Amino acid sequence: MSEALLDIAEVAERSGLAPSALRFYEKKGLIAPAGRNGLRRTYRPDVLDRLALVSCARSAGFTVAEIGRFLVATPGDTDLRARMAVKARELEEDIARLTRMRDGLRHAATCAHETLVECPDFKRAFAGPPQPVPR
Amino acid sequence: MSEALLDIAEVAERSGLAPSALRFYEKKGLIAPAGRNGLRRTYRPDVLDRLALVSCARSAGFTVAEIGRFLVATPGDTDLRARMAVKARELEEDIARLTRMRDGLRHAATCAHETLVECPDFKRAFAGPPQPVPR
DNA sequence: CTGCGACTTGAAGTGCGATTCAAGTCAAGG
DNA sequence: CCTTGACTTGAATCGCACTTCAAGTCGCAG
Repeated sequence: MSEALLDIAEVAERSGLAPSALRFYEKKGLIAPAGRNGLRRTYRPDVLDRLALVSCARSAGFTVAEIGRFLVATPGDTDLRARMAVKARELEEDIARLTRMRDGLRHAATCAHETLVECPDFKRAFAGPPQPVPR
Repeated sequence: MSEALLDIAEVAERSGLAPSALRFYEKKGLIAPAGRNGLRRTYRPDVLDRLALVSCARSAGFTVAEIGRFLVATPGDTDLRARMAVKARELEEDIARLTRMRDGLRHAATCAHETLVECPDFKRAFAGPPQPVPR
């Protein structure tokens, strides 16, 4: 009846992450096993929620270190909340850029210029404000 | 009067990229100098457009190798056009994810749960489809 | 001609996010 | 008890996008 715990292989499979990645995240403080079964890490099922969050944040461009900081955030941490607001604004810009990029690509898939660089429509999609290329 | 050409330092400054990055891009086939002044590369001004395009694409998550392929695309390259369409679709997903992330962050900046992971609103923002985390 | 300083080169180094590897440990089954 | 096979570990390696470095080369002012 105490089979509430998942072992690492199960978590890996369900989360879509490699076991090595789980150990990597653990080292970085993003997750922690509930205990061990012999040498094997065992996790509470809610680690899956956490991992979904991590994956999403990763794919949104956050570093593992940043995510670690977010995960320990408390309501009193105004400093971190400010950083989050900043991040939200950055995401806003990213979204705008990606949207332009998507439109440009869509057009490129059908336009008839010799090379993309010669296509004025395509160029327009990218001649935005001089971005310093963060990432 | 033939001062239409910019030298590498000028291009670096105007594009916001390091000279080393320009040389790197050259090695990867993304840009080419118009000529040399002694050892110094000189560029036609339109290299700046190209670099803006490169920077934008980079920040949209394309690898330098991909960008190189896009830049030499011709209308007949249906294969590449298909890849572009695929990319456009991927961007669509990225945009959706980033949008959720942004909303989650905005909420997080003001909600009052002990840790973010405990905030149901925040969780909801990320409990999307099990993303395999490309990037 | 000489020296300065800004460029040139290829090779090595950096940071991030993992993955891969060799060697070790464990529980369970024969 | 001994094998099997899935896990464990830390260390090494990888890929990407650059940056940094040592050593060399150039144009030009003096």
